[in-house]
Amino acid sequence: MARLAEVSTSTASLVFSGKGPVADATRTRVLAAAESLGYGGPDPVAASLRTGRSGVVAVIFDSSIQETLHDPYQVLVLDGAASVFDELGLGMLIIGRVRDESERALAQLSAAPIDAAMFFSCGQGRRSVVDSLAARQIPLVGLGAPRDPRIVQCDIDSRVAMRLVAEHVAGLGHQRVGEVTLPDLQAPHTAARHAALVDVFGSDLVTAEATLSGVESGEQAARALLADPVHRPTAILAHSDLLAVGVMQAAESLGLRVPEDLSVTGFDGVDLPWWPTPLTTVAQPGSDKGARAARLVRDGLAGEPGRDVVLQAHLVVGATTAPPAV
Amino acid sequence: MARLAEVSTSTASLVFSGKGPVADATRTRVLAAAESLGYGGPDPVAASLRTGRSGVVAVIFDSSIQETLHDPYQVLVLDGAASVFDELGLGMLIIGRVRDESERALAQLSAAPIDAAMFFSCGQGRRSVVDSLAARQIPLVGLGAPRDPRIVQCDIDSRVAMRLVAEHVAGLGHQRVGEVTLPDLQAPHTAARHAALVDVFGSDLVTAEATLSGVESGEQAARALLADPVHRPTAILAHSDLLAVGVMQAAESLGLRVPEDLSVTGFDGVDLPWWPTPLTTVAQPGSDKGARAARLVRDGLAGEPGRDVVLQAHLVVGATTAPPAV
DNA sequence: AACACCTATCGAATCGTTTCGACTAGTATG
DNA sequence: CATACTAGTCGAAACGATTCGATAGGTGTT
Repeated sequence: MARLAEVSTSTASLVFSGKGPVADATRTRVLAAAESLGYGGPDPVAASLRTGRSGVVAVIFDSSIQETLHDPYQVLVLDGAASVFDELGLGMLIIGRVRDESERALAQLSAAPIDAAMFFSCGQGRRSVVDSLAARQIPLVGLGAPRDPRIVQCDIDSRVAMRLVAEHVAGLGHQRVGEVTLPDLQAPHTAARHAALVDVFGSDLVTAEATLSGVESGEQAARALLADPVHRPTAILAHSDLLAVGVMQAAESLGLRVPEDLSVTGFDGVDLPWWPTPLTTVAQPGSDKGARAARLVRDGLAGEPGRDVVLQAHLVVGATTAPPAV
Repeated sequence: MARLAEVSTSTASLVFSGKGPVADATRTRVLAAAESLGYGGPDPVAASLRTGRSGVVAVIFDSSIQETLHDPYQVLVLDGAASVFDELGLGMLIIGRVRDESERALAQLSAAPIDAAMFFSCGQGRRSVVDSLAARQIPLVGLGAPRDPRIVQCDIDSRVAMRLVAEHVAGLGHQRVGEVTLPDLQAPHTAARHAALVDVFGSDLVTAEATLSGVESGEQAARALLADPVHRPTAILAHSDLLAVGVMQAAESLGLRVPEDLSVTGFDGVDLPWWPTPLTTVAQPGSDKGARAARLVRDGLAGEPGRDVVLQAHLVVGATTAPPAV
């Protein structure tokens, strides 16, 4: 108690929190004492214990930082959330690799001083993580996953969104189409996007699952789809813009022109300043999604129930789709 | 005290921490009681108060998440750090926009339950942030900035590294060269890289400062350098790979071929799977840098002094540099 | 002059752990 | 059989704040 120097701890607390009425003379005296004692303000941990709030929100990734944040879309969403958390004075505690090393991640999660948790980039994942968090009685918000009654969600309707681009491609006359999905077919958004394609193309759809979410993985998956020159699809719909770039690279290396020989579409609508061709894609409001999710956290913290939020996505027609060659 | 149900709090603590000797029967009983009471393990905040450790490290950015993590190099470094923190069971609390909204960021920093802080992507920044952190007597680690006696650093020698590529370009015969720097000429690494170029090219160097760290900013800065067809530089050295891509885009839009009409170099040595041409650049060990910095944090936490770490960078010659046209 | 009211300050309880030292039974050792 | 040791359990003292209610003066009203 650095504060015994001058006055009671209660008064010192009042000085630092700026709550109660304090005489100017006293305030000055306390501040001076703190200064001379090298006291740097109230201990946040002790304050948290008393107030029951730590000002920290867990942000949970299924995989590594590298894998997750390689994608500009994820960075955009995270930034949207960060802006709001910033305003609210909440910090973001990054918890990664929840899928892999679940023991460690689980232990870390239970030991983390948090007021709420946001499932940032997750699949259905391990039930135990959700259970452990739910046991703490804190607000839980997800960006579409994992699906759980205890988690409030903020997401687009992936099935409807994917349908937009699927119908655009179908409308151009494509019938044999390929699909490059993100890793984890079980993940709700992947499953929904896949379902939309099945809705539109039925059994003419060929699916390849990317091993990771990067450009290279998209290229690799596309090669598999394009390997057989005879049954080659005339269009490939990727589950993300990054994967779509990979698809276009695969096409190029096989001597296929986009869109003349192969139509390619993405998903997310992110800015790709280094890519020359405007991509046909489905734009979803990334920054807004993060921000809205963060506000759901705020509401949860305020004790308000909070209903799921469904955002709108829209089709962006670029220069990577065209009618199939005859 | 959910634990009054069965035994003393001390014994319950022993059960959950797994430290002291506990009879199997007792353990079972305590666990059962916890289960039935919906008790999800010890409160992390209270535990932190007692032990003096929160298991959280602040990771500080000067600017926004979006601005910082747009660059794959930063993501790589962050991932390197995250892997080590993960192993150590430490969480990362992201604190952004320290430069802009310093009031808010400062308040947030003082109220954050942290055991150490890492200046992740910072310039010299505001003194008050460092002071406030230093007052808490916690280990402070930086990735080259801000320079301060209280901060242990882990970085390459930017001046030496930039000199590698500068000498490569000079060796090819270039004399009129341009430079595209990262934002903030005051930042130590920017200043050092600039100094290296002055060392090599003297007053033949023309400098343009990018407004942000993205591709577009590189393009914009390069346009300024290439505007005058008469005194046009024959080579442009960018302070990051992303900026270099922007420079190449500017060149292309002006009808200049790389490397025939213009040599371009980058800095960082990051993987650009979407870019067709291998870039001449200086590769620095990004992941390792993050990891080593995280280990410095660990050492600091263990009470060991910790000396600055200097990593090595090396020249990577790609296909974007050639002798100047005559 | 009695009363109410507001300002400034303080005491004490509380938040939920961890940890140290003490205590009790058993069990092994001499 | 006395002594020493071990395993298992518990009580109580921190950790460092916030906050409620009490108290003591000072000021204003009637």
